[in-house]
Amino acid sequence: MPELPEVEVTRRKLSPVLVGRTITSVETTRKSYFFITPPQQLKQRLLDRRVEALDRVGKYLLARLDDESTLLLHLGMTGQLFAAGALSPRLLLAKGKRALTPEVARTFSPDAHTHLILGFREAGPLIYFRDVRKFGKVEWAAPGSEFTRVKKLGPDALAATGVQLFEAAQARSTPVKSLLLDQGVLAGVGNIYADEALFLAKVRVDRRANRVTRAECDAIVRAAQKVMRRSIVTGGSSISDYVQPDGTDGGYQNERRVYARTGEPCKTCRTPIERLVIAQRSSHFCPRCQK
DNA sequence: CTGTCCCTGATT
DNA sequence: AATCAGGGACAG
Repeated sequence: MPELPEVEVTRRKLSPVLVGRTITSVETTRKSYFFITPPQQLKQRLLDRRVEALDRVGKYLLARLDDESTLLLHLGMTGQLFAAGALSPRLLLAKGKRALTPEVARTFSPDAHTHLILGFREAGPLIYFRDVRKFGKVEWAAPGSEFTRVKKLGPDALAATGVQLFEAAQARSTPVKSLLLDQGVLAGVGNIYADEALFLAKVRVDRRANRVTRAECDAIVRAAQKVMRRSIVTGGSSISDYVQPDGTDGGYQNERRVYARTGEPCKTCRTPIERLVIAQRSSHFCPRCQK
């Protein structure tokens, strides 16, 4: 699912085809809670706006527009952003949940799950936002006004420090895994990278946050940054629906050590990886390597 | 703080 | 036909 690395890969690949172009067409599906800003209003706000920059904060993408307003995009669980031509007569979904092959992506055509399509004045591909489960978000904010959901975020996980995690941990007796998933603590960490970071830091997912030492907090944040930086290089994790904007899979799913490896041998000690449900999320860990 | 809900496709 | 997966807002 899209977490910080996947959103960052998306940002990097989308920026060159989005920034500097002027929006001249906006197509949407019907009003739904996917559109925090209703489609009708969205069209009105976006039309004739030039995109000045594409930023990322946590798992949010923020497109800065030339009238100082901002378009927020969140990929939720199954969100996919594509940059592609609009030539294909039909959408060819590859088998199962594997999303789109590169050939298909280059000639992407919308299906019922494609909720937003942006067209531009300048030459180049269209932008497609597809999201099967509609846990993603599209929201527009007027110049000077901030997004409530963005304001609530803690430091971006790539810039955070062990001290910040340690301080947040003191007040909590919840499992450290829950703490890592809290976007108000470290923005951008999700289920995959929380498990991977805790494995590298050798801390069990169910350890109470206030029982995690200062040194371990340092190790956890360093580990999170290490796995996320590596994931960005490989194009992110294509475990459920995530694909890069050109339709190709990322590569980090092949490097994960614990996530969705229940019962498989630990890469370090061969002990079977175990699974626990914490905060309604599956959590994976090595019972021997992690204390 | 925990539980519920949104949604749809895959799995049981 | 019922259950599961899960990010995040919200209610309790």
